Amino acid sequence: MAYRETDLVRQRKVAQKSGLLHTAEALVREGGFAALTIQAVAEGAGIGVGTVYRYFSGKDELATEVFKRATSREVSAVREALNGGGGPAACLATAVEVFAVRAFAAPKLAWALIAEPVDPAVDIARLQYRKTYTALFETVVQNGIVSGEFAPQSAALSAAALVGAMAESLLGPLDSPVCDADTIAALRLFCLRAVGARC
Amino acid sequence: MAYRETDLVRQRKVAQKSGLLHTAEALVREGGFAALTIQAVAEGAGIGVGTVYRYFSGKDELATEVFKRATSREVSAVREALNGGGGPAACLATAVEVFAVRAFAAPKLAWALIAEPVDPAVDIARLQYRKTYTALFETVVQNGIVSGEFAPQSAALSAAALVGAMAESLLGPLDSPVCDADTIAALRLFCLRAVGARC
DNA sequence: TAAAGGTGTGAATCATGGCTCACTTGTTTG
DNA sequence: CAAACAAGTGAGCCATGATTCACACCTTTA
Repeated sequence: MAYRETDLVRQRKVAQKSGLLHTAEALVREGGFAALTIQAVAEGAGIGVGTVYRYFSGKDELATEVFKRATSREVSAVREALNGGGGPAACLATAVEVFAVRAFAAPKLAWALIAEPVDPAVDIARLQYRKTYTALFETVVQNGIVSGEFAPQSAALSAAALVGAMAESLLGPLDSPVCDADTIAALRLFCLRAVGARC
Repeated sequence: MAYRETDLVRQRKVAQKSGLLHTAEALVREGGFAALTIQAVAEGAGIGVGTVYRYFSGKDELATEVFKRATSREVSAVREALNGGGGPAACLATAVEVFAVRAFAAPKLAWALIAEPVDPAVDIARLQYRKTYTALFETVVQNGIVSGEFAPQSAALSAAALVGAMAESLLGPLDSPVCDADTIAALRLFCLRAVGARC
């Protein structure tokens, strides 16, 4: 017997994988998932193409992981806003604000996560992430209905519609990299009216 | 001199091109734009691959034309609803209904037009078509604001948000090919509340 | 019918980008 | 150090599907 993986090696591997994900996300942040090629990741990380395959089974896995990482950060931020203090209306307003501000802060990434044409594997992850968002909003809408702050409605459908409204209405404004306060305010009002929040 | 295109030939060419578009749309209706290959179109029309290129400069042109044709039918239907009798609220309600019912009638096509990952060329057309939809809704929202039937708001943003809400909230339900009346009713109410229509 | 000017054809070519694999280069331990 | 075992490498392979093109076959007119 002569070789066994040590902690040092293990750490190095973790760091390498993490670095690859970082490089990959930078590419997506810059040019969307279209810019995410194994070649580019390898070059960006200063390693050979084959090495990438030591850490990811294939492009799908890499792309999906990048998507999930970036997405879960966004979801967490929105979740935090929705669970923050105040009633359903206040929470919803804050969540919309957080979603929009973060999107404006990284417009290309937001576009990549929301609307860019991507591989089916990533699209499946996107479906999942939309479901997650919808579930978050569904809870708030439900709370609002119960408390009487919101109108009676199908919480599930309204939640999906809110997610769609937020995404679609930002796609245009995201083209100009300026964080547009008016747009955000208008979107907040739209969402609040949509759930029948007491003015 | 010995040859000049006659009407007969011209007619034949028009018919051939129209037939190719028909075949192509059938493929999209069946399996989305992913199923739209030059090979498949040629086979479906019973002609050679090369012949397709006598009628379209390339795949992009063919795909874009299929998209535009299908889309303009949908837009027309919605436009008609929006220009129908009644006040802004009634028009908006009808338009939402028309959009949703038509989507449920051809779910795969609706998905292809709304959300399927497609070639950039088609995506550009999609952007245009979303703008067109948004413009249609913007007019109604504006009318409603002026007439006092709707709340004061940014008509442009609300219109985009409405389009997003309609698209996103249907994507899930479209999976099951049943025209779901409850879903449509809930969506109608959501949209009316969103623009602040008088209950 | 001959000449002119199409249209139809599909095997072959190209372009793209993921992926492999025979090999080199570490790393660990006795 | 030598043996044992991974990790690193990147030129070339491969799959997919669009596109071409040299040639055969129609249509029209003088």
